Amino acid sequence: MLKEYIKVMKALADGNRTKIIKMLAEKEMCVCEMQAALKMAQPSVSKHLKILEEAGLVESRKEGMWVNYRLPNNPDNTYAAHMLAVLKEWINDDDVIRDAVTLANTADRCKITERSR
Amino acid sequence: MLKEYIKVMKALADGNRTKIIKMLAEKEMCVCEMQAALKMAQPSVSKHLKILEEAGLVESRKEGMWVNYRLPNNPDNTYAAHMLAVLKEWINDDDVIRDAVTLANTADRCKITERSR
DNA sequence: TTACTATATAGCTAAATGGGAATATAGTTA
DNA sequence: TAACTATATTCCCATTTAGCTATATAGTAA
Repeated sequence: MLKEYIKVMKALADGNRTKIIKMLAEKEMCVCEMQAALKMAQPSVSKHLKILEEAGLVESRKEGMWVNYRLPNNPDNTYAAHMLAVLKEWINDDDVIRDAVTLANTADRCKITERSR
Repeated sequence: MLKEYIKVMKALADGNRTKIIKMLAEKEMCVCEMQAALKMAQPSVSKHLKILEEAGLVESRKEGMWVNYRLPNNPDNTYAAHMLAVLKEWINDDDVIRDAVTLANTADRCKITERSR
C-alpha cells in the first residue's frame, strides 16, 4: 500500500528513469538501444531498469541475446498504471525528453552492434 | 518542465511527507501539530514542509506565532495539482496513513502547548 | 526592556542513491 | 568445444537525503 506507492514515486523521481519511460512509450527497446540513447554505461541502465521493473513500471522478455523492455499494458500496480497513463501527456515539450524520444526512435540494435565491432 | 516534475515526484517519494499531505487533506495544521502527530523533531518537520512547499504541494500563512500549512486549492504546478487530486483517493486504507490522519484530527495546538509547559 | 514561544536555518552524521569499472551469467556462433 | 555478445551483478566512490542537536529568527507577553 504505502510501500508500493513510495516505490513507484521513488522510481519516477529520476530524470534518466523518466527518459526510459518516455522512450518505451514510443517502442519496445533492448538495453543496448537505451544505453546508446541515454549515453550511459550499460550497468547503470540495467540498474535503472531493475528499479522500474520492481515498481511495476516496465516489463521485460528475452528475445535471443537481447532483453526487450516495454511498458506493461495492464500493470498490476494501481499507482504504476495511473502514473504511466498521465506520463503519456506530461513533459512532452521538454527538450531533454524530446531528444531522448528522438534518439529512441532512431535507435537500432543492429547498427549499435556494428558500431561496436 | 522535467525539473518541476522531478521536484514533485521527489517530494512525494517519502513516507513522512506523504503523511503530511494526507493530514493536511483533513485540515489546516501548524508545525507543532504535525510534529506531535508525526512524532518527529520539529526541525525535521520544517524541512519536509519546505520541500513540499517548493514543489507546490503545500502553502503556508502566518497566524500570530504559528505558521499554518494547508493544501493549495489551485496549485500553480500542474503536476502538483494532479498528484494532490489523486492522492485524495490513494492509500487511504493503509494503517500508517490512517493512524496519521487520526492523530491529525485530534491534534490541537493549545493542548500541545500546555503539555510542553 | 526581558522572558518566552513557534518556526526556520545551520551543521553534523548515517544511510540511501546514482554513477562507473570490473566481473559474472546466459545465450549465440563458429 | 571455444570465442563472442547482451545483460545482470558486484564493488567502489561521490553526492544526496533524512534525521538529529544546537542556534537563529520572529513574534508574543510580562
